Amino acid sequence: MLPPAHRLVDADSFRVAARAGERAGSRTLVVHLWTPGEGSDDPPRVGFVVSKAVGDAVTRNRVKRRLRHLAREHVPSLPGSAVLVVRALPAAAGASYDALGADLGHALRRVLARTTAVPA
RNA sequence: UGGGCUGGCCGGGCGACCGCGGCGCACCUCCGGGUGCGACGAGGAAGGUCCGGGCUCCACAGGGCAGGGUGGUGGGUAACACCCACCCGGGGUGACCCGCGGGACAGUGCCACAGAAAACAGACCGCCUCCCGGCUCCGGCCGGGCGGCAAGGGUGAAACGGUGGUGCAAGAGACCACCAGCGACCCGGGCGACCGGGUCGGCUCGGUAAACCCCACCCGGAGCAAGGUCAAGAAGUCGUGGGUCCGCCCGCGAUGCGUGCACGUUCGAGGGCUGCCCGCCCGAGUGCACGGGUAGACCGCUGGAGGGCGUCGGCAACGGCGCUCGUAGAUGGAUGGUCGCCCCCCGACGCCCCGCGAGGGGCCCGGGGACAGAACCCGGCCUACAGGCCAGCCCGUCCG
RNA sequence: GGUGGGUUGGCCGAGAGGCGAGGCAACGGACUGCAAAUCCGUCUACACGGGUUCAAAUCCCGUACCCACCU
Repeated sequence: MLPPAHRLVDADSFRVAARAGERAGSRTLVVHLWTPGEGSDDPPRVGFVVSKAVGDAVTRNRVKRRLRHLAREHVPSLPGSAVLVVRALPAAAGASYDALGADLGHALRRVLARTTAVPA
């Protein structure tokens, strides 16, 4: 599981990351990555959005838990103070743990490449 | 041995590693917290939110009307729309199952279409006596009229008791027998719903209250986002200047919610969470519309009408007593990931065993194991659900 | 978590126990040199499952889905 310090909790950060952050998607999920620049010394944080379209309560919880677990391995590779939002799509309900992991890694590599390549 | 009915129960098991949640203990701390160890950590429905209660606030929870609910009887319970037993009606060969199951002589309404007629009787076709006219093969036939009748026809969901007889011009509960149904009374049984039997009566009196309604009983309202404690007085809006990737950003000033309308400070607005009246209480600002904003910590927060065993009472639901167990409390919301062995189901290449055979069993391999995730807590109801276990009973078949 | 409301053709929407309006759209035809507009006609529905009633979109119970609200 993801340690508490790396969990994204407040609604404003979700909104900012989803609107202003870099975005990359796959069949099962979409990731938003936003780096606030200097002035913040928060650790990188990750949040999840799993809407009702994904499935019932059991399905949504399972997807969220798997994503939290998977996100653990990627935290060290995130830049400092980064805010990562992972939004699950309906296809995530039927995806295996390995497939979710592959999609997450792939999408994350793409946003990271774009963010570090343009160090505005 | 084949099929079926009912009740109760389980809802994969053992283990390893990495994580998550609150808790306990120890240590460290820059007092924000951190580290280590330990036991614990979703359900029978946690679900739908359809009922009932606890709890909290609204006055101490008041009165009347309105409104809502329940609806065979007797019990159980904190309470219920739930449960148990029984009664009545219906279904089944049977075990057993199903029923919102009070009242239609308190009153009102509705019953489309069809049909002569739809609720109180009435008469379209029709049947019969008599009279008049016409025809006649003298048997009658046709048309009209004064009356009598309701058996037969057809319509409909439903047509004013059924069958047989007496009777009559033809008929009719007009009368008779039996049957069905209604009412009154009596006897017996049962706490009761009701059941069994008998006598008499008038001969019968449609359905619908999940239509209004009447009767009996029950219900004050809101809901843990209830409610309480403590911090913070910010988020915002308007004006103005500047910047900009045209999304916004920065500085200064004003306000501390803003604007508009209405009513009002004891001659009292308004409020006290569905409406009206009364009563009581609070009361200086309030109501409405538009625009803006909806944020932090802690308490409530888990020990209860609780589970198990024994015993006694009771047909049972359930209750009394004794012993015993006590182990979820998150708040972007804790159970996930990986793996081993076993169990169950499915598939199939191959191999082995049993059998004359149809086929059965085993090993290896692959896939699968339902419905579904606590959010204040209980008691029910309803709905979803792979597979399986236990007990009792019914019907059929075979053998003895 | 809690509290209310809704579901009628492809779309919007009336209906309050016996016949389900109307409009837009679609299709066919008429008109036109071709279209538009107009006119005529056609098609398609009571969310699902039970119950009450002679009869249910309507009344009652359950299920599914959708929407709004809470400070």
